[in-house]
Amino acid sequence: MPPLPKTSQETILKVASELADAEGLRGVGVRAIAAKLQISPGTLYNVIGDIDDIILRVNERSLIGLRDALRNAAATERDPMTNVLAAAKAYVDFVRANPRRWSMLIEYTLATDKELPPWYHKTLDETIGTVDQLLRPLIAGRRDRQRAVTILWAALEGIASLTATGKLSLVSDEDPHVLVKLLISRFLGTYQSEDITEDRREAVSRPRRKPADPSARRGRA
Amino acid sequence: MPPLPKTSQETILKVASELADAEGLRGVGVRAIAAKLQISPGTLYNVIGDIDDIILRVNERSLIGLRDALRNAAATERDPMTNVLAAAKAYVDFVRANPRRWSMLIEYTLATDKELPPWYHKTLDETIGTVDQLLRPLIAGRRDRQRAVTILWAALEGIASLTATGKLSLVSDEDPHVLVKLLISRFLGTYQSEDITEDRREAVSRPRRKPADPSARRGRA
DNA sequence: ACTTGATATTGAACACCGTTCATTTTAAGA
DNA sequence: TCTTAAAATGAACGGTGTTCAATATCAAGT
Repeated sequence: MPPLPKTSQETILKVASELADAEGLRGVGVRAIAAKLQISPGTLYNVIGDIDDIILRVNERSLIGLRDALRNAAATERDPMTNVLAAAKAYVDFVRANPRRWSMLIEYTLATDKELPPWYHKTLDETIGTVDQLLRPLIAGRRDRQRAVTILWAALEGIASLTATGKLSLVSDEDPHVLVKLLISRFLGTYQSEDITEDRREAVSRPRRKPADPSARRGRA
Repeated sequence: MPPLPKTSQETILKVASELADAEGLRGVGVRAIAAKLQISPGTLYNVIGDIDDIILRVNERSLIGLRDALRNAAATERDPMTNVLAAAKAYVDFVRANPRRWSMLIEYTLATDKELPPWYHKTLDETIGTVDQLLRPLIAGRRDRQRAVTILWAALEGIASLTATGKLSLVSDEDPHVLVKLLISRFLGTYQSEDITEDRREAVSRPRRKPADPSARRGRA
């Protein structure tokens, strides 16, 4: 196949990704992309859209990359905990491999009036859904599991953020792999064991309840 | 006392904070600050410095605010776990009370070539040092505790980030208080119990060691 | 009170940014 | 070759952070 035309979404997003890898969010600008491609700034607006669209699409690709990394890591049918730990390792590896692109995903927030497009939501749900599936054998209760997913997702983002931006060295220079493993083994290790917290008790005492906000589980129907 | 002069670090940072609260990182610009104060943009450069300095100083104040909130929450001498939970609640409350200003702290990263000034490091260390003190009664080993501090700090930042930016609703609409409590009780609840990790074994085998970094325990001496 | 000198403040100017859109170029069909 | 629709352009606009010669302000010395 011939090399992609200079003016295509594919090419533009590729260049934008390279810029993000090299210089972070600050380096991704319409003029920089256009210059690197030797096209006019205006063309970007014909082909994709404004800078928000471009960055969001790059971020979506990062999300897809992470999603696939998580799936691959946990593909084999070992025991649940091993799977989760493998996925966590893959998460850390992925962030390590793409520090600036990942921190762009974390740093970038839309203007207060705009909001994230549906296709971004969809990919985000798929990625988080992967985590949910990993936890399913470990935590049966839907609500409990959703809480665990949220906490782990947030904690991994936090560790990744500190790592990627270099701020972790301010806190400690621990290996992220060690931290994540510690987090998971401690946080997840106590499920299905002795003590039951208030929240869990609540979940157990009410076996059936109506589903929560239906819009919140798009990916699974 | 007379109202602060229009041109003083205090006034400028106050206005910058207001802008941050109202419009987030995007709203904090030299021209916006100067206009609101009815002074010239150039004056900001005489009084404080460039926009990086201004934002970093606002962020430092956010850090100080959090530090004090944590200290106040854990001031009384209850049992360690209660203290930690109280501090965690204070953390969530603080972020809830200043969502945009806190997300500015998370979102803002310096250009790749620049790095954070010493005075910022100092305040950050003090704030994280507060967490370290809270964990001291629970985790004796210096290294184990440092890891726990890092993990909790990162996890709280992650949860706060999701909450403040509104991205949490994409994951789940749980109350951050519940999530944080769950995280802490699970992660911290298993210390000084049955299983001892490799790292902990290492710490136990060396019963006496010299006191940690003295600069880290300023508040309590 | 007047002058002097230092200090504080200004705002025009510069280089850059994202964005628009009338104009030009390109390419395909008849 | 002529026509026409689509694609690409780049000058122009309003915005940004930043600089710096010019100006204004003010305190001290005489």
